[in-house]
Amino acid sequence: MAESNKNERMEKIVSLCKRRGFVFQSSEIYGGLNGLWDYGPLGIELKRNIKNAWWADMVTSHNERIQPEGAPRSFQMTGIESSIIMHPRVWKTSGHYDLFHDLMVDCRESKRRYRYDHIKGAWVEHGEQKVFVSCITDGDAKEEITRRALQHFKLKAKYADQLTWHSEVVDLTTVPETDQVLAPDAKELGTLTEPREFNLMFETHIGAMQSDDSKAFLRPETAQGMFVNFRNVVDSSRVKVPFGIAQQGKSFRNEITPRNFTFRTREFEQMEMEFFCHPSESREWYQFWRDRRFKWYVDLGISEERLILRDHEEAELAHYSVGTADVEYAFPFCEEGEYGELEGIAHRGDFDLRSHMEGKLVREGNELVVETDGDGKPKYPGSGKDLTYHDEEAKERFVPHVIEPAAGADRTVLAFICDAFDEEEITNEKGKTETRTVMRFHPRIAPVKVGVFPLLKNKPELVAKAMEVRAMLQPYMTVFYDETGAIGRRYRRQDEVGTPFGVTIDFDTIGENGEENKDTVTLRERDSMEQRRVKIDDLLNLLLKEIM
RNA sequence: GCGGGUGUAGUUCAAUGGUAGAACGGAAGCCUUCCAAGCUUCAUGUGAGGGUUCGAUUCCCUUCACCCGCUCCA
Repeated sequence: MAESNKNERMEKIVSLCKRRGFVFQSSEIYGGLNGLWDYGPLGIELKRNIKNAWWADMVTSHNERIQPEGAPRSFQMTGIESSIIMHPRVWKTSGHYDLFHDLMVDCRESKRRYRYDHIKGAWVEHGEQKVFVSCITDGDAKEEITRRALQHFKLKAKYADQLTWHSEVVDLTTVPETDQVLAPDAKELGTLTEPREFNLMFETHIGAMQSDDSKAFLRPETAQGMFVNFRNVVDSSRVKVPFGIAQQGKSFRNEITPRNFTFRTREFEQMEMEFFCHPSESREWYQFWRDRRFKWYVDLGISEERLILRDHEEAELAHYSVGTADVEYAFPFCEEGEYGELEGIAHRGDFDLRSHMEGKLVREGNELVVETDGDGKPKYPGSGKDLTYHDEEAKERFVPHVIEPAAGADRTVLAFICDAFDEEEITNEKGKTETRTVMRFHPRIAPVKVGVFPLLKNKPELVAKAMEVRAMLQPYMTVFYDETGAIGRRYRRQDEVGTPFGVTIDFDTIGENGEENKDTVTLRERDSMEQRRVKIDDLLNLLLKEIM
């Protein structure tokens, strides 16, 4: 039951998005394209409002002289926009090239797919047969292999000592032929395919002639644009550490399984910020951004009971990270108690700047060291440029540490859409219950701020006055003018797209019922459906206060 | 990428081997003094390609997309 309700709600949301012009399938008239979506007229307004709210919060409305609550000190904020195609070495040095090129093997029997380097196993012999028994457990591999080997040789558990082990637990990558391999979920031997390459980065070529030398990648994240421009920003904009560089823009990942509407897509927009600070203050800054980013969603009206701030377990942390927290939302397509990630706030240490100086880094014990090839040279050398920061007051030179809040813009849009969607049971005058669909967007992100309606369209005085009001408001906000259908119908239309306010011009407005209410209008509020009379002269200020 | 399911109007759904319907929505008009009112008129569809057939939206094949489960998810 919960299952069908869960899907039903998501289906209604998807249907509304299509019907009212929030989200369309990409290239729909040609049958659509997997994992790609377009924003419609209302969708783009919503998305732009959300992006603008983020940009304002991060960059334009930041005051570098004021120390925000919870911040170790005051700080500066800047923005950039870097290119989508960057030097291919950026991705080798950053680790994405290796990370996003996975070798995968399929099991013909279990129909499962595994990362080639995730499968472990051991050569085990019994009778005349020697088999590579594999598994993908996180726990005790030896125990799991013993269990599966016993099963394979049809032995009872007490005869474990009859197994002859010919190797320690090793990676499947050490096994040249797979015909004597017992796949992790198979009963037969030799069911694994040859390893095949999966490339999560979109490839393209620079220049009209294609060759291996011309190969380039569409960025899988915007973050590297900030790291490689760190020096430029420091040199050009008089910023001092601590400061942040923000960027919004498209990224591309060739996901194996795009799923869940616009939640996981192959082309997506990110809102990322790299905050550079002194290593000694980095933990405090991490806490600050972690809490501040969570609050941003709440301030924009997302329901707090569906939003969580989840700290990663140590084992879950990326190899360079000292701490990471996710802002996650309980989407309708999530199982009970599960959430979808909107944003990750990561303490990245000096990993990124050091990588771009020295070369691709790997963890060795507790140290990050430059990964080397067979000859002891860096596998992927860095730029060799000095990306340290010199603090003139403290007379100190250091590699800044980085705090990175990285949000998915499209996921955030989807979360706000899902959160705003509401079906309200109301009883009309005839005592009949009907359903009112309302998108309860926060006024600041609502695609349309106000609807302007003449009560009747066949009364020229009403229409003329309504056009006046519209013209007055339009320079300051998105206004939707509508004169067709009964007034109630027009209200409901706007409810469904989340317009927070409706303004109706009636006979009082044009002075037909005396001077007292002349030049006043009805202001109708979306959520409560309450109406009050306000002076046209007060309207703009009143609305601006609500939508800013 | 595997398995299962689904593709009919903008949306939600009917129907059919022989001219594809409804409701809601949309447009136009009349009417209408504040919460999807009424009346009249109109527009719009079988995901794509191929096959079988006199004739295919229906049967078959391929493909594409969406949903569910696996897998994947820096």
